[in-house]
This record gives sequence, C-alpha cells and structure tokens, in this order.
Amino acid sequence: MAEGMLSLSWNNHRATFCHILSTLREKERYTDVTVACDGKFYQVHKLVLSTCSEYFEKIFENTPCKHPVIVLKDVQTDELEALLSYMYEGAVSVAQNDLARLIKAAEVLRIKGLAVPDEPPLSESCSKRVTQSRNASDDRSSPHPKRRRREESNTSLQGAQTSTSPPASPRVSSFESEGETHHSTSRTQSDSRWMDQRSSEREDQSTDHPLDDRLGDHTATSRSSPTPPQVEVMVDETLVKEEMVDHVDNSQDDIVDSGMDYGSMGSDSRLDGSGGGEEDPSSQMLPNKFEPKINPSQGQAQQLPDAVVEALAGPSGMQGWLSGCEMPTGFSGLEGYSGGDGSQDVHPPPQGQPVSQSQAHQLVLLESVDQRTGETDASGTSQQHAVPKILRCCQCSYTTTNTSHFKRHAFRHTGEKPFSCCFCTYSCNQKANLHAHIRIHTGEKPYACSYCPYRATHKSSLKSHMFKHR
DNA sequence: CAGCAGGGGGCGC
DNA sequence: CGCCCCCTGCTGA
Repeated sequence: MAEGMLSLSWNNHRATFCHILSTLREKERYTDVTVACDGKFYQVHKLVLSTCSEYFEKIFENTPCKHPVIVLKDVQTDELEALLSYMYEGAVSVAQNDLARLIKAAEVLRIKGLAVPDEPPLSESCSKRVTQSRNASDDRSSPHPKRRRREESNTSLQGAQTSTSPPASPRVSSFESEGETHHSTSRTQSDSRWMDQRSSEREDQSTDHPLDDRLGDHTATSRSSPTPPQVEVMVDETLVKEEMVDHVDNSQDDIVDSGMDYGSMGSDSRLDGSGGGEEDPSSQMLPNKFEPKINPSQGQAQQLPDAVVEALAGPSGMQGWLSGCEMPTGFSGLEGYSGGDGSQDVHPPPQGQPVSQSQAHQLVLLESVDQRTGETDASGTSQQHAVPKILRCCQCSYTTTNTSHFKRHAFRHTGEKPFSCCFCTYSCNQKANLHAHIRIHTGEKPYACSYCPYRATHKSSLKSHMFKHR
C-alpha cells in the first residue's frame, strides 16, 4: 500500500541542522570536547568532530573520558578555526594563499571532504541531482563513491587524499543542492501541492486525482490491490535518508502489534458500542461461510462492537491524512454486499493491510431476512418471493429493504470512508456528506434566508434559523 | 456549525 | 434491481 505511505521531508533540515550546530558551538552548549591549539581552546562537540573526521573519531573511541582535551600541535589556530567552521557549517572561506596550508591541516586531521573522501550518505538519485546541479568546475567535489572505492582499494585512505589533487568541495554544495531539491519536492503547504508532490514522487503514477475525481466514483481510480512500500527503491543504494519508507514499515509493524492488542482487547472487554445493546442475538450465530479464515486475531475483530471496530479503523484521522488527496489506499470490495462498486478503505485496518474481502465480512455480518418467512439468507439468494427482503445488519439493529442503503450502512461498521476531502484530511462514507463538508473550504453557503441576509451551509441550519422569523 | 447516518426517489441496465 | 443523488434529522462541539 505504497499509496498510503507518505514521505515526510523537512524542507530545511540540513540548513537548520547546520545552523543549530553552529549556534551551539558559538554558545558552547553541549560541548563535550576541548580542542587546544596554540594556546587557544575551542569548545566543540565530539559528534561533529567524529562525524567529519575519522581521526577524531578514533581519538574519542580511545578516550573514554567525558570531556577530553585534544591538543593539536601541527595545526595553527586560524587553520583550526577554518576547519571547525568547515565542519560545522560545511563551508569556509579561505584565502587562496592559505589553501594549501589549510589542506595540509585537513590532511593531518583527516577531515572528510577536504582531505579524506567523505562517506556517501546521499542516495544515488540525490547524488545525481546534485551532480546535475554542478557545473564543470565542480570536479572539485568529493570523489564519487564508486570511484573512491576503487581508489581506496589501491591506496590507503591517506594516499587517496593526495594533496596534489584538488581539494574536495565542501559538502555544503551538496547540502545546498539537496536543500533545493527538497524544496522542490516536499513542500506541503497545500494539499493540492501535496497531491502534485506525491504524483511527482511516484513517476510511475501518472494519474492525478482532481477534485472531480475525488467527488466522483472512485471505482475508476481505485487501486484494487495494495502494493508494498517502495522498498525496491529503498534497497537500491541509500535512499533511506530521504524517503524514510523504512520507518513507515516499522511503524506498520508497530501497528500490527497494536492491532493484535486491540483484537485481544476487544474480545475480552466487549466494549459494547452503539450496536451492542441492540445487537440481534441471531447475529451471534455466524454462518459457516463467515467463519474467520485468516487468523485468530482477525477473527476476533469480527466480534468487535462498533466502537471497537471504528477505533480499529483509526480515530486520529491519520488514515485520512495518509490518504491525503490520493485515492484511498486500500481497496476493500465488500463482496456480497458491495457488488464490487469500488468501495475503498481509507482506514487501513490495524494490521496495516487493507481490509480484504473476507476480513470485511468478518467485520460486519449482514444477512437478509425474508419478510414473510423470516428465514435468513446470508447469501442473499432467496429471491423467489416478490416481497421486498428485509436486509438486517448483524452488527446493529439496522434494517432496510434498500440494498444500496444496506451497503452504505455497512461502511459504518467497516469504517470505510471512501470519500476524502482534497483540502483536508476529512473523509466520510457518503459523497453528499463530503459535498457538505467541502462547503466549509469553499465558503459556499447555498441555503439563503429569504427574510434576511443569513446564509447557511446546512439546510438544517437554515431551517432552525427560519424559526426566528416565525 | 459541522458531522453523521438514514430515507426517498430518479435513472439506467 | 442497483447506483447515485439529494434531502432530512439528529447529535455534539
């Protein structure tokens, strides 16, 4: 269900991080190492130093004390200051005359990106974008990881960072490029942008979902089967940093666990919702065809009362948010009473999987009752009588003769809300309700009072308003 | 005011 | 007969 997974990007993450790091250094907050150089002391952070230099990293590994003092002898203060600025900010301005001296110091300290090839945390795609943003003169950039590996295989790390070779460009160039890239792909100030972003993120997904689509029949745009997260994209190289899909997977695992808990909780506590008290005793007699076939925990779900079922569907609205302006992710055709009309599950079940058809049956058990004989017919095949069948919900006392209403009612128990607002996270199970909801975004107030300028979004509001005039 | 859910009726197959 | 739309009323904030 890749459609339900969103990749959250902090637009200015790198810039913010660098800025905060520099600020912390200026304020000497959280510093845990002192670098002494030519009589001067610099309060810095192990994390930063070890990140930017394996030299420092090894020093800290072999220095268990909490706040070591590192005395640098072969480095001058201006060089150290430049290198610190480089490490904290990713960039430093240096006079051309001082460049060789700075590189020399960087070599001594094995500063990544300057004297030592930096590790490639960037994804390949990200690297490509960075590369594309560079001009020809940017050959100074850090060696490409693959090329670097070759070099490392032939020479020592020290040898690879030859002083004769041009100094690797500071990572800041990469940061800036990445930052711009993220800006272009992750702005989420509006849901429409979010839609665009998501559609652009998945290049293979060519279908946009304009409002009309959303308001229209979702069958045409629904996805019949959930697709796994974009793992194949993640496995390649190191996209983890950017896409965070692995985190989503983990969260899904968590959801699985919680779902199991919910299931056991529901079966134990029997929190009776609205339908509990009025539940038809006959509903307890489950036809064999509705016996749970998936696993025990899912079978428990079928016994859940409305409140629990709806809680399983997710009270936070996150699912709706996850679906966002996308089409609902999971697709749950409620076989037997949905008629394959493209009912969609925007509330993924706690297992992190869309409600399968069989699962849906487990969530809501519906049976038809012959009005004259009173015989139940779960398969809905007793049509030899002309009289309308009474469709009775097994989860509550709802009865109707209208199959459409019956199916619609089933949404209440399955938690399906196929109609999602393209302006916010709201979703509902009736299109008309979505229309009414969208009025709060559009400001439309179609119901005008004929006696005063009052206008209402709901006709019932107007009706109550009209009492004032009577 | 906004959300929710059920009823009625038109329309097409 | 089923789908879809609109209407309506109830409820809670």
